[in-house]
Amino acid sequence: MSVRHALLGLLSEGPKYGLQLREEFEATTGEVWPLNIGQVYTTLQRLERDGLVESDDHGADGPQKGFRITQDGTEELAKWLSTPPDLSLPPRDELVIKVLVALRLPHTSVHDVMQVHRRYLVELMQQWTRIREEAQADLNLALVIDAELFRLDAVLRWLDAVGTRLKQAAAEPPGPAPAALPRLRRRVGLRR
Amino acid sequence: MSVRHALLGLLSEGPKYGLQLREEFEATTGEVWPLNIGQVYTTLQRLERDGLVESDDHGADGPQKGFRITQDGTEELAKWLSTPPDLSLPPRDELVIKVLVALRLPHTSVHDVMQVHRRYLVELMQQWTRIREEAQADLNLALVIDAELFRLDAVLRWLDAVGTRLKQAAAEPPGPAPAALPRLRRRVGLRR
DNA sequence: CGACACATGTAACACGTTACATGATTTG
DNA sequence: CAAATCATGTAACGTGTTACATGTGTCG
Repeated sequence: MSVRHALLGLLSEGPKYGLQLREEFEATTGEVWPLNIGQVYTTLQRLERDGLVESDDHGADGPQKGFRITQDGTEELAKWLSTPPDLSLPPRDELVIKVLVALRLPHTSVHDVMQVHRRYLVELMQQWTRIREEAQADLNLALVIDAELFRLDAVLRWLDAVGTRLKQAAAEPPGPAPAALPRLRRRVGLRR
Repeated sequence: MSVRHALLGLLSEGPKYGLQLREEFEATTGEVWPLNIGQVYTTLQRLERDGLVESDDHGADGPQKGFRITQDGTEELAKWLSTPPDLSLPPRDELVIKVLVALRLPHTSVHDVMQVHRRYLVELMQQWTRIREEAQADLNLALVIDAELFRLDAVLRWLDAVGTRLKQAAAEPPGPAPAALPRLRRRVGLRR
């Protein structure tokens, strides 16, 4: 839902048209996150359908089709900004799934999988760090790269933690077996 | 693409059917990541269409429809395990977008937005920590929660970093203006 | 004019979710 | 038998991607 609301946010500054929205979106995200132009138009259609946005049905002046945010749109935007998304069931993480699957399969080497990914992550972090240094002037870019670097760093730390846990598990006796817990459905409830 | 390959991984242990795959997927992810059963069937259809999996077209014995992994499927699985995903353009992050949009809009308070999210993140981390303590026995669950806690921690750190950067930017003179950089398309290239 | 950039769209597909429909098997 | 559970599917929708089609305006 980020694109939808981001467009709403940009439109809250004043009327804009499709390509312009894409330009401004990419500009405010340091041009790290490209935005598909097709998605802009379909998203605008849905926003209009939902009454969060109005268009000036090709107001004769030029090919551009302007969009205005509505009252409902303004309210929706404010709600989005002030309400954290529901993270009570966390998003599936591809690397985590990979490692868990590899752990299940006796013939595959979890360490190899982890090694390859670790190396890749370190290289990526170096590249992002370099880009950030080369353009200290751009605040937005710095913020986006910060986020990505923290994220990658967290993945690296997790890989380390996996190594530790595996060593622990190997050291201990086979353990009393996971005991087939009573299939409790885990969910983190939290009023937002 | 995680579900697709995860199912492939489970099938590499031997033939299985739909509901069973869902059970085992949820079991290996500590039951933190529920898996929609409808998605299991459509994914199996696509896997079969792509020749990564074969079915025993309702082998008469009971309602269950067994699936076997093929040679192509085995190779695809090995490739998936040993190849890091393309992160050279990082995934869009909803909170980052929120903050960047809020920064653009003069009438909204970035600090409020950050405050609300920060509080929510701290509470979530406490809940996950509690759950992890209550079930130290379950290795898979611990690993999944580890990943989520590292991820949430990274978000918190990013929020702190934003605060720091904003203070810096406010302290400095308006700056030489972002200078409308020559619209360079950023992309991190990295042989995988 | 012809090429190029600007601008708007549509089609097809992948993946994910929710909801509903339909059988088969077990069990009270 | 009736109800619950197991098991497989389908339909509709949202979001995102790639690719293609179609106009319009400008400029060499």
